[in-house]
Amino acid sequence: MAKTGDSSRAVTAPALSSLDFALDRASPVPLYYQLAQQLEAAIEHGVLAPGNLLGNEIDLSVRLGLSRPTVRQAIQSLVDKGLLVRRRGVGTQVVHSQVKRPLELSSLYDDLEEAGQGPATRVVRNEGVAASADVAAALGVAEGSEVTRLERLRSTHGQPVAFLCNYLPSGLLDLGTNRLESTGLYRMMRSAGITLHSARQTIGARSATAEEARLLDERAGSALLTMQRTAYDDTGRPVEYGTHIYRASRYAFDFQLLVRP
Amino acid sequence: MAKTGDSSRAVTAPALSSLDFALDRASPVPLYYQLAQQLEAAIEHGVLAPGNLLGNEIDLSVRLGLSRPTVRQAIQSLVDKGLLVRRRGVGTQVVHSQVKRPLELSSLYDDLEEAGQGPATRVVRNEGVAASADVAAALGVAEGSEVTRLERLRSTHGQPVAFLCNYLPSGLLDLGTNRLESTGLYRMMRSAGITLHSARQTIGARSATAEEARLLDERAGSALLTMQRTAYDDTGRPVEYGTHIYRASRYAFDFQLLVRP
DNA sequence: CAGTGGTCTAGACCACCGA
DNA sequence: CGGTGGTCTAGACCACTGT
Repeated sequence: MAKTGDSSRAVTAPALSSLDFALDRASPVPLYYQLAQQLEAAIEHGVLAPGNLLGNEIDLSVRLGLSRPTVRQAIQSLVDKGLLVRRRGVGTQVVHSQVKRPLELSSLYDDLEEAGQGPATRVVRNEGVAASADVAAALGVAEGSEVTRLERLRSTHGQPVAFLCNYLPSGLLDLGTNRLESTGLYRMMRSAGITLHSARQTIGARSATAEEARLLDERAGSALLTMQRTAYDDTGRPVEYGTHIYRASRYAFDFQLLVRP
Repeated sequence: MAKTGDSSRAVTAPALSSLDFALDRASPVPLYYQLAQQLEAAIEHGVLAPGNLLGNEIDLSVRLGLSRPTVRQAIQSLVDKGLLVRRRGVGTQVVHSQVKRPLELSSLYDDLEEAGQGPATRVVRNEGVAASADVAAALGVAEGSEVTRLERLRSTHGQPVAFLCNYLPSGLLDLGTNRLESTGLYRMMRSAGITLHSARQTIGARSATAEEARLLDERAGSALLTMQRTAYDDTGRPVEYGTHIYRASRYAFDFQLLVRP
């Protein structure tokens, strides 16, 4: 049955009172997080439909046997994710969303997480080099000091898609070529205890040079997507600088932006 | 051995004790927000240098005459912005960052906020049309229903930079062509009470057609950056769908990603 | 007006880190 | 071990929304 037909005034009260949330106080998982996950699941599965009101926080906290701040913390995390909207004097309701699925970032994941997953990646170069001026500036090291250069060619379905050139601080990671081809840079960093936190990206386009065209099996002069990125860990230290080129005919960046002013 | 965070040996205690934060309880601005702004300013001006510890939350709250949760809320907002890092058992320190300046998004702002600011924008078309299938899907309206189509040509220094084609739900905004050329779409939405919340973007590239080349004063076949975006307000309602093309020789997307897993 | 979220307080116990 | 942030509680008052 489905639906609140009127998109304007969907002030519907949910069947939330009948929803049973299973909170385990013995679990090491924080209560607010358990609640947030179960709320998110309810939204995901349509138990809470777009526009549904959540019911006030006081009642909710009483019903769940939690304090109001704890309930608020759970709700706030979903508001931050863009799944819920709060309005003073009105209530908290599920967002009117077409796109609740791809709420997570990002082309950072596209590239780092998927690296070596589905697509095949061939390591072309993996060596120590002296940092050039731009690399040194991006990684915050002295010009001429040693950094690791990594060049990879990524393909899907037997067709080249991108050429990735990355620079990493020397000694940051143990970059086994075999693992790189099967595991991906991102996972290797994560398992080395490096938590990625932010990245600065520039995305542009240009025509392929003859050499680039040869590498990527394109015609010279065809359009390429270019991306430069510096990635930082959770302490703000640069951990990776990369210059990537993509065949525009086979690749595009697709991501979600959250605006929080 | 990959050793992490040796460069963060700066366990220095800051001159924070001497920092005087001016909190105005009579102000309508929340206390946690006042504190966050002043902390951010201190980081910005280098009073708190990267790596500096902030001092524990309890002391801070006592010194400021605030409760700990309030102080935590202020700190958390800066952690979310990527300016601070918390570590259990260690403390809160200023991030080791090269890039604390451009922490905000995004190409959404690039385009919507700056529209009509520095660069000149000429409105080529501003009319109601019947929604095609892709537009209808993006805006969540019925195919064939009326939407507003807006075509603009943006230039800087007398040179065209981008051609922007946008679709908006009919009646959402009063789109005066004059205001559009001087004020920008984003500001017009904001002053109409629409709060942008998120956007889904696809960025790609391709070669310019003859027509596009003529519009943008490029040669046919030169590389173009393309962007499609659907923007949503804070209730999750689609408020704008756009197809933009940019001269790759004069424009690139530049933005910061925050990873929050 | 009554009801909502927004903010704030003053405590508490726990988990983790470094010495 | 002591100190830190992480979590949680049980209240309180205010600002805003709708009727």
